Amino acid sequence: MTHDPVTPRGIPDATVARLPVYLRALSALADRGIASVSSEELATAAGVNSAKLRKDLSHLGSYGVRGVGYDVEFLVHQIGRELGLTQDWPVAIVGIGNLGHALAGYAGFASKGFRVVALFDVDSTVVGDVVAGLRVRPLADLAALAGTEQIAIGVVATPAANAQDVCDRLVAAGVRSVLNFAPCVLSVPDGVDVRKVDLSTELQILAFHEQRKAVRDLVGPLDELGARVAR
Amino acid sequence: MTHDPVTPRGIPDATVARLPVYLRALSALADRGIASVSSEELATAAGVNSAKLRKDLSHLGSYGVRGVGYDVEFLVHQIGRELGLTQDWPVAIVGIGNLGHALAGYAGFASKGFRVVALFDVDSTVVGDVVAGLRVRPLADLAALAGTEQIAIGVVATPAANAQDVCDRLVAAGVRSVLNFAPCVLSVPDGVDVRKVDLSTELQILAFHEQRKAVRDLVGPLDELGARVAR
DNA sequence: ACGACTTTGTGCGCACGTTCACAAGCGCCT
DNA sequence: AGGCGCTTGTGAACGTGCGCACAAAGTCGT
Repeated sequence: MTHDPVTPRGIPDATVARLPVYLRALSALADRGIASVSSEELATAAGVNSAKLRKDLSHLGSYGVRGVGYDVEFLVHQIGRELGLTQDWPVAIVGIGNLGHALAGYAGFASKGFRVVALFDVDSTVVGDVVAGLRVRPLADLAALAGTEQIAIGVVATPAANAQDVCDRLVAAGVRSVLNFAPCVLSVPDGVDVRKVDLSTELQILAFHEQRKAVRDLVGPLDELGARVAR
Repeated sequence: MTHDPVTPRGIPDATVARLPVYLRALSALADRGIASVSSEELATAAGVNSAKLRKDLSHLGSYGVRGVGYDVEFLVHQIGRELGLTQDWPVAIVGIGNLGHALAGYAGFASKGFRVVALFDVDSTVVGDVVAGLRVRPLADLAALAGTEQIAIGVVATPAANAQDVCDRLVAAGVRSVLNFAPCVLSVPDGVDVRKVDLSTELQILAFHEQRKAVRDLVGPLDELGARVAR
């Protein structure tokens, strides 16, 4: 009884991470009134290999038509369903500083079923402000809110020093998905997912490659192999 | 002449992506006055497996002492050097909207040698504003700036519709590393690195796993295998 | 109705990343 | 001085992901 490599509907993580990209490319095509698309075209639009695209889509089912391609509208629906975008996801943002402001006002949230339902901050000078149509509430209200409305996703936009405490409170309030913008590692119990977005880390990775390029240019301008695109 | 698996100093991408995390954990330890750390402790702080940590660090050199651990101060220096943080990296931000504002004021930039030297926007109502001590300049100035001061890293914080155009201008101005916050795929010539930060994508990945968890709770609350932490 | 053409879905080999487990090495204590 | 305990560094096995290349399958034209 070795665990199955791909259990029913076991979609690889790498594929899941690319589905949003495909979805966006498909939406753009739909907006331009295009009804059908080949894997080659869609792959180019999404910036991936066409074989990879086909294999990714094959995990959702056989939704393509050989010799023709994929129905844009239909595929949008299927990917959206797979990602759970057919339902509303209540989102709470904690930490209404510079970044929290920007996130609260980010239009990309609403477009995909993500609804910002609450804003929190510990700073009493911020509490009470109205940001993006919502009043900022004290962090202590989080526990109370958990009783009335279930929050699906918690966004941590606080300084690193407060992040773990905030995260613990979110988890205690029943949140099982956390998006962390604070530059630190969050530890959570099993069953809770954390994804990290870290500007500083991204810059440092770019700096590493930039330095590499500078060294390459100095020592061997006519070396083989060009620079690789960072994924 | 098969290409070498690991050419001199060929640090795997996965390792490079983790070095900033290690660096941050080490800095925190240094701030607390801790002089030495074992791979086990550091791995826990960084949220990774200790064997992975050791293998990662081994790519930089043999900087540990068996039976003792790693010297915190020394390791901070080595990782910083490897990532190119000993030099200053001039950064330009294009698109001074909600997000651009937050980025321009983000303290995490300066701390690691990233210096925001210029802000750009196409919107004439924003141009001329002073944000984080810098005057917002019209996008047309980008070409002129390229002559006087080399920009190492360009940050794209514009709407998706303008992102490719802005990116092209950055590349034309000599920028070879781009951090893209716009929800779209950027195409660049060889030798230019692009890294993407996409809030919407991250939320959708969380939503996928959240949906999975909901389904699991419904059909089989006493199934084997708990939820996996999203990496 | 049939053949040629197009495009999907996938089997297979390869490279990469991760983890285990252990030998090699270092310091400390007696 | 020598052994003992601890920790690093790494060989090897394993799992995952990627891309080529091709068979299967459908469409279009005649």
